[in-house]
Amino acid sequence: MKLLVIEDDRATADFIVGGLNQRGYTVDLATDGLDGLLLASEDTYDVLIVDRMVPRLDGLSMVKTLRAQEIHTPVLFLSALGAIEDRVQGLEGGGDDYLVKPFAFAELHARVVALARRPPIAPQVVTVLRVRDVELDRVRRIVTRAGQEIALQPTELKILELLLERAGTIVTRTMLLEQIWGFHFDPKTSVVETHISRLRAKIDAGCDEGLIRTVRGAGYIVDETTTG
Amino acid sequence: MKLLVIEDDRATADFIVGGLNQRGYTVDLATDGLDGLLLASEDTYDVLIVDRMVPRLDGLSMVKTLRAQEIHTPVLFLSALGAIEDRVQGLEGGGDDYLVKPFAFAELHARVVALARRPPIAPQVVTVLRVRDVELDRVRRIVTRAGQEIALQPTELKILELLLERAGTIVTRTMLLEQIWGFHFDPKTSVVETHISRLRAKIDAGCDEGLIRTVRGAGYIVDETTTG
DNA sequence: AGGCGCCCGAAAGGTTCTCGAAAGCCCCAC
DNA sequence: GTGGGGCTTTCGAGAACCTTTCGGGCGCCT
Repeated sequence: MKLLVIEDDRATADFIVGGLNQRGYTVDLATDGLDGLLLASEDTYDVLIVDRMVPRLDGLSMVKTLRAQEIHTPVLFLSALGAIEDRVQGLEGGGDDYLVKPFAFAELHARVVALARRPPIAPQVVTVLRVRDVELDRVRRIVTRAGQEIALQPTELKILELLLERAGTIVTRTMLLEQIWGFHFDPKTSVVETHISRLRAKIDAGCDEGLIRTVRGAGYIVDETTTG
Repeated sequence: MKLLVIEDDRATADFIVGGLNQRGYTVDLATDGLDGLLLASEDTYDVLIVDRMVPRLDGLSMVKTLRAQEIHTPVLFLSALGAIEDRVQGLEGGGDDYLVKPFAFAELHARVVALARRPPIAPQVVTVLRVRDVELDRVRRIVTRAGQEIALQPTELKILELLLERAGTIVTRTMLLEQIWGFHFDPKTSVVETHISRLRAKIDAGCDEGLIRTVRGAGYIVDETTTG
């Protein structure tokens, strides 16, 4: 699950992004409306969390522009304005929910979850991913292979999660850079390979067959059945 | 679809009941908390719309009483209070959503629809939490491990309570800050770590295995079974 | 009122963990 | 055989976390 937060106030942004990170989401942050618009235009986010009042381009206009581009990512508006007019306007503008500052994180999270599981894409919340003899518990953040627990670092776990979600299909290096690191460009380094390497070392230890197969020039894939 | 509105202000009640009637709902109205409680106790409603401030029995207490009767009809709280504490309390009290007055009817309607299709969750009230060899008596405020009583500070006990309630799932630092301290921002200090440290020192004294596992970048977790 | 002790949170210092850059090797494709 | 992409390891910086200490605030007892 990938989210975009558009918020200029540092403290609020830290609070939101920190809390969501702790919950395991990949979160991008934009500190003004234009940056936010550019990022959201990629159409790769599950939910946008948008402050109504941000520099350069206000949140409502941003979302309107986005809708004009046929991008219908659900939006959760944030605002210090409690007046009714603002709330209605926000919703009419194509937004999907509204939260008035200050708010409890639990409340924000509940709204985000509600928004995220709406059509067109209905990403069913699966708590345990199972492929071959590998299990990944998304809630407890624990990975086992053949019943044996394997300790993974946060980044490694995210990579594995993505690979298992897309098991049977190729996950490109670009997808990894976007989903895991939030890079929208090629950093020209071997970050991806580094982590894939470490992940393999841990997950394949004591196994005959590697879990992650490299597809030259494309990316990586986890086959659903063993080739053996 | 059958709804119950508990609202003492005549104008607001008319507004809500009228609007819902027009949309084809069957709507009952109670003008104070006691009446509302009696009606809701029948357990025949799909959603309750409850004003926080009503005569005879306030909305929050009413819902708590209802929950104690094992009635888990979803609740939409209404309140003129925009203060965050009120919102949080409302949600913790078993309510399912919150709307601040004044509001647009469309907004209320959307929330009601959302609540109505939510599968009923029945969180039963547990007075003694038991995980592995640890017991926490919520009423007597006593903790034992392996039958041995352990003296804890109030704050430490609250933390443990939260961890045990959510045993098997991660409790994030943000959750702790909100639930224990009521912080809705990141205090950027090590309060959490400090208390976790003190709690561990007491609860793990003389034990082979630590009770509380830290999940880097996320928070803490109490596993339901020992990994040994 | 005054003294005492407990509890909490701030602060400081130490430790462990994590990540990404860099460098060199390997291996596949041509 | 050669070039380029992929793999692996190492290492340093920084983050995250742990622990202890200290002082203020509060309640309780005298």
